[in-house]
Amino acid sequence: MGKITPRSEDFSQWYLDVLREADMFDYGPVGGTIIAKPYGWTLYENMKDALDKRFKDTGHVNAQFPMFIPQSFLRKEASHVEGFSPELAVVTIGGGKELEEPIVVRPTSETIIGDAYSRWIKSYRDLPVLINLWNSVVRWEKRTKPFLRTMEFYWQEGHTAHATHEEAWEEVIRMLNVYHTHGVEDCAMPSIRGRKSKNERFAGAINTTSIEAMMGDKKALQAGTSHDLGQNFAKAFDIKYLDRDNTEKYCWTTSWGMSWRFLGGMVMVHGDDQGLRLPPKVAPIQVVIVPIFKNDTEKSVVLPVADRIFAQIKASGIRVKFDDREETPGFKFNDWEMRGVPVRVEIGPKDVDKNSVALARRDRPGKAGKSFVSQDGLVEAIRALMEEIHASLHTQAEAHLMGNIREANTYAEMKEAVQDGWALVPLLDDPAVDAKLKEELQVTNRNFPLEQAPGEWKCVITGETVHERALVGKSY
RNA sequence: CGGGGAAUGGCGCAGUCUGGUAGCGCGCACGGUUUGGGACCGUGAGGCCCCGGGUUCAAGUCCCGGUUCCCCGACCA
Repeated sequence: MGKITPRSEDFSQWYLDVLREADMFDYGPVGGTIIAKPYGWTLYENMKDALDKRFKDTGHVNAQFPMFIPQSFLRKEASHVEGFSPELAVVTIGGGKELEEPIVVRPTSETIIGDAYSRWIKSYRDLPVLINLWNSVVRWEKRTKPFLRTMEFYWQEGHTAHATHEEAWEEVIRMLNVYHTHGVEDCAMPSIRGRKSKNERFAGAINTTSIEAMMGDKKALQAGTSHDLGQNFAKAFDIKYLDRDNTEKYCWTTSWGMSWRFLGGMVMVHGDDQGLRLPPKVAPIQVVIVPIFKNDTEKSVVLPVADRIFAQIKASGIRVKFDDREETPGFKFNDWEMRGVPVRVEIGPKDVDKNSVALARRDRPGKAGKSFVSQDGLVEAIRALMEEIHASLHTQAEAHLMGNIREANTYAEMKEAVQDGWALVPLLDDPAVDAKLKEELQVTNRNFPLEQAPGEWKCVITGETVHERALVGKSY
């Protein structure tokens, strides 16, 4: 069995070790690509299903668009093409012949969506259009890291069209909130909602919002984004509708996305030196049963009881696994802890005698997380424990996030704060300010939090009067 | 894309300086003893030593070119 580098020793190495030991991924043969192995993909699927339900609950429907986009489409929106050109994969040969027009492998779908919407939308009665895509996109990244930044990555991208800017902006915020809630309620992962600086905007957007999560090493991870595209794409692709007043108007569009990067974020937020710690709601295996016996006599006593308990838990809809491998119990305990299974049920001869089981909770590793409970009402006890684990993971992550944000009102205070966490600091929304932060402190403006106390401050870089503060820190 | 490190059985590594029959630990298979926190003994299987070229009687080892991964930086919804 391999070893996991301690988190405190080398966080990057720890992250890779955890992913490897949990059997979540392998490298692909082309640089920067990864294979999501069953355990990793199932985790992604569970996150996807939870998020998809939230999309449906807010009135969205799914569709699928081609991965091939005519190169000319990208050129229609000036800042969009400028932003994405350097990282495009382009197909120039098809069927053995040079193509007349190169085809781009989608880096994101705003353009091909814009083209379709221009044909689909005719009247104000057609609005709003609320479509989401689950797909993968390709960006030729120079520096990759499993799940956090890969050349091809799996994600969802929502694309909506609205009659008014007010409606579009409401949608932008609604979906940002969906991401935030998905993080908190499904993944026990807190984040800060905010508006990105002009410099950090999506190529082609008039406004970008994000949720920013804090990883175990206190670096920031942009975990989801929601964009107000204004009428930029509507004008570039001629997305118009005839309004009640019989005049043609351009639509207001939005787009929003969250990728499997969020999975990597979850690992980096919840994991510990033993390996993964998964939130019960998305864990591929929620409960594992480890039977314990010394000989055939004990085995014949233990197995029927363990089987019965397994059947009960399974019937309740909980994702449960029976570990009947021929390994020692100690090995299995460590193995499942590495894989982050939230709840472990141990059943041995003593438990059969006492009508009990040992319940071990992963959020408290080792013997500290063990307790003995009755076999009667076990399913209910497990449900309650999973709720508790979710809450405890969230509480720990929230304390880590909030405890490592420090208010700073001067450059010196900011410099001090970002050495070990984030700073909440008065900052002018100006690309020159962002550039200075990057150059001098190797930090970025993560976002201007939407929820913040009103006030008046002096920008710590320019000295100009500002009315909001920004979160600043090192990031992935 | 710049700087640094690395690539040897599934995983982690030694061997490279000084060329001469490919090694260790873990894992894997089989047998036995074990089993409530990573068991032990025995037997065995498994190698284009990253790829291509060169030097040499002889290359894992030396030379040239390339690829991939990791770390730092630039870039990056």
